[in-house]
Amino acid sequence: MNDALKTDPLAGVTGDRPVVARFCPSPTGNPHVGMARTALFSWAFARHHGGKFVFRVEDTDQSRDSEESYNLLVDVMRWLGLDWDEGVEVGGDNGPYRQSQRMDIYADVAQRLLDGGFAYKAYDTAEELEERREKARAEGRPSGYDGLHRDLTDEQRAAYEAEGRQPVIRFRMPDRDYTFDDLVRGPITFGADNVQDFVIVRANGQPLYTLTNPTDDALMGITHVLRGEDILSSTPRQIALYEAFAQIGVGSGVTPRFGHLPYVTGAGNRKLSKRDPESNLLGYRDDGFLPEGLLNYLALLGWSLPAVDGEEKDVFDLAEMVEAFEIGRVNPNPARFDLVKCEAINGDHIRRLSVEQVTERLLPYFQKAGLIADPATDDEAAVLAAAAPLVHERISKLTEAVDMLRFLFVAEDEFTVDETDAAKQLDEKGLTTARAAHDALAGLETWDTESIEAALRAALIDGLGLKPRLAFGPVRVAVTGSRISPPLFESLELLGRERTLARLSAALSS
RNA sequence: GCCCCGUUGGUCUAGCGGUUAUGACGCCGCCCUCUCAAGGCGGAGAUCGCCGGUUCGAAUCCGGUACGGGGUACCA
Repeated sequence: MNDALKTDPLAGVTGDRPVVARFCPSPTGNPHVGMARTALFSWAFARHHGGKFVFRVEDTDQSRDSEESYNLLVDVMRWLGLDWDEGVEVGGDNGPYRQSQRMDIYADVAQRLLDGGFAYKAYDTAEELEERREKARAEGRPSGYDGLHRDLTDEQRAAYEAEGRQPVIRFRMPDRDYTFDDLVRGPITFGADNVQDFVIVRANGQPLYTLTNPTDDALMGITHVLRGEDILSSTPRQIALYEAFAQIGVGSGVTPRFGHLPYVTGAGNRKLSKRDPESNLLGYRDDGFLPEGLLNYLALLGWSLPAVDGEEKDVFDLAEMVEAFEIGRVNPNPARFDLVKCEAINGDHIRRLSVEQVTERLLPYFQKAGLIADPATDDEAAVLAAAAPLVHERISKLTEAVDMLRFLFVAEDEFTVDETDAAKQLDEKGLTTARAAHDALAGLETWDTESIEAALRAALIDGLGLKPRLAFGPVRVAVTGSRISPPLFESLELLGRERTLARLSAALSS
């Protein structure tokens, strides 16, 4: 966290070229929140520096990747509003942007690394490797590849092939230490003894992430790599690969800067896994989170807006984040995802919306719940528009509005009253109150909020001598079905005289 | 085992050698009030993982150590 140790993020790599950052998930399973935060920080970094943002998909593992997951990824990026200048679906000069469509490129790069002596074929079997690994570990040595096949002669290779062994291709790590200046952590050094030769192409000819990721970053002109700390320890390998690329003419010859973002953890201290329901990004959309609310909360996990005049501000939108985002301010320590705070921040964002905007955002949730037709009728749209202000500041997720306003949209024969609430509020006294309310409202000439309030106050508070909370409780439960509801008089106006009186009558006769 | 990263109230976070250690979420109380929220006010809650060192002075700098996390794959 000592920024003095960290150099300018733009130093060394850009020159007069613009910043190019990227997000490159692999399409396995549901997109999760840690992924979204990585995307957000990379995106904000690119935008802050006026650079480009590339969205690439790393689908090189056929056994784990799926088309469905790919579609989800695109869908969620669009929902979040993290737009990309180059990448899947939108194209660009350095495509294609799905690694499964770039296999010929990797084969070519691997061959050139082989030809240049930067990589070699290794014929060890899995069993042999395992045995040597165990031994090294037992002796307290690092357990990576021991380099046994580093310098095989032609005869030795021929002999292995005669046995029918298929070689992997391994990258030859230069025998030296690697130090790089991490954008969020400062200088980090890996000793030569601890970074071994690694596989870049499988025995079956498929390239691995270890090759495809740096190859694409080099070819796509990526200047800044922001990613999870889980791959911090593979950074020296990638730097070595870049140095080889410079010599065989892959990419521009410049090594990007790296920044490793901390984990987002769940309960306990475990990294939030794809299987945790809390990590499912699209679940947040279904639950009624606003993309700007979720993103704001995610930004807070490891980053904060600098205080202005001693004032700290933690509710902000993407534009404000872009304006202020500095990678050097990102916290290197992991942060726990707190759903309750996420909801609170989301509520703040809902309240920032205009009534028109909330209404618009609410509509699909009512349609999904089957309360409003798709497309909405003029009448439904009008009721929703009139009701939205009643719940606007009462909800922290859009779906909460659906529950609060259900009584307005539900078909009359499907209207139900919460049993517990009815038991508490519609006892003998409550029914007396409800009857008085019914009679007062039945004779009302003008059906609007003011008249309704005046009539009920006159009948229940002045007439029956009740305290306000005792007076309105039974009416609320009978008419909205719950002890908790939007403001009562406004609700009754929207419900209309007929339905209001019918529900009060129903309560009296049950 | 070996390598790397991290450690400030329950959670997130400010802090960059001198502060009564910042703010947010949550929690408690009060105000407002037709319920629930929102809003306002106030409160509890941190000897800054631990031990040494440097310094007149350390949450801040240095060295150890403990604990947590990650890596150590023909996953990414």
